[in-house]
Amino acid sequence: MAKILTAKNSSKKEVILKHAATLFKANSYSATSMRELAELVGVEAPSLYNHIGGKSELLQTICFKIGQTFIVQVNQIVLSNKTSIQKIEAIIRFHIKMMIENFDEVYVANHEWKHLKEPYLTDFLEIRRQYEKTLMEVIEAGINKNEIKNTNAYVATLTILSAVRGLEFWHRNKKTISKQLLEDDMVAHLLNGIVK
Amino acid sequence: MAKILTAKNSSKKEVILKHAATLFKANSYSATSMRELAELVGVEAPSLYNHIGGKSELLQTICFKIGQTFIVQVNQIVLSNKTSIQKIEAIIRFHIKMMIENFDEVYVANHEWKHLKEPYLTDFLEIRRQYEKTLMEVIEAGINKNEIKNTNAYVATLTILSAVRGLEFWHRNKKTISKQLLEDDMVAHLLNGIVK
DNA sequence: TATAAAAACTAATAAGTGTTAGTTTTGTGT
DNA sequence: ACACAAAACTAACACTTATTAGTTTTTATA
Repeated sequence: MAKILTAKNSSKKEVILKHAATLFKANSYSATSMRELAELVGVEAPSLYNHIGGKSELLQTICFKIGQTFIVQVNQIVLSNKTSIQKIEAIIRFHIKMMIENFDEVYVANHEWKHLKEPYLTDFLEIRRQYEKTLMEVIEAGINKNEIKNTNAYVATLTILSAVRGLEFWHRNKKTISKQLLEDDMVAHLLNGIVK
Repeated sequence: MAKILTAKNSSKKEVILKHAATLFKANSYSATSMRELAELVGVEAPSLYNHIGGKSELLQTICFKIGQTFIVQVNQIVLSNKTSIQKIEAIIRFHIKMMIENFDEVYVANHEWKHLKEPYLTDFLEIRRQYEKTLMEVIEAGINKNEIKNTNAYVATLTILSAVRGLEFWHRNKKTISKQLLEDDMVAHLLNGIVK
């Protein structure tokens, strides 16, 4: 019995997590009540506690799952034998892909992390810091290898990460602008600028 | 008596607004209680209501004050006789200036607007839409005048606005990177790219 | 100093919060 | 069909929320 029930259990947990991400994004973490979440899941609020530890655990799970995904993927890109420019391009495209395929979760990790409790808050910020550092080192390497202009690597990191984060706004205009156009134009803009 | 007291009243209201912006940014709107705010102001919670209409009014005031400031300034830039590129540069620099001089309020307007009540929510989104449209028209004009590469104007708008919005992260590293370096590098990046 | 308004206070309210306890229903393996 | 665990339910708790009512203190003018 154990095996099937465990599978069932974790599947229900995933359903709860998915709906939690939806609500945390739509209304923010603090303004989302367990009763709201329960209604969306189709259950009474106390029943949720048969599957999860509590509200804050939901936020932790969402944030760290996304954080891990980004860390793993960016490390893989960094260790590949691409040029610095190609690495940056790959990272930008990966961000766009994540933003499209896991919008709610990425949004929550980007916007609601500050409601994480200690020690998770500190851990999350450290992961983010590490991530930024990794991208910055790619840019620095590119500058040293003369692939990239001699600019401040931190500002370039900030600019790129902020720009791709802003893809959340694109969801409002999904219909009029294709993923491919968005991806190609944003990569071109961040790498080569817009001045003719 | 009326005049002086009115002046005093509005001054106290501004103190409350400033502290509200601080807390709304630090803890988010929903997670900020009127008791917390009162403590920061140095008063008991019910006393706040001698000066303000309620919690939601605080958010409205902050969001629309910032919205108005952006609309007015960007219109002034658009109507000036600058090239399209110069206009975009001026807009980017204005965003950076606002981010530095009114950080809390800009942050709140950017992140907490979704807790506005109707009809303020709809009004705010319309203002933002108008603002984006204005910037997009500048870019389109630049493309038509052959100053700007033939890229998708909406994606370029999105990229620029997202990048400057991300300046909030710069506040963590204020000490190591000067405002001037930040401004010049980001403008250069968004206009001319980083590829050598 | 007397007066009157402004702004502080205390007390209270109704509603909503996450979560626990205890019980009943559901569903699966033997 | 029986047994047992998983997961639903109801009821409740302890707490916090924004806000109102009513009262007292403070402040500034005349």
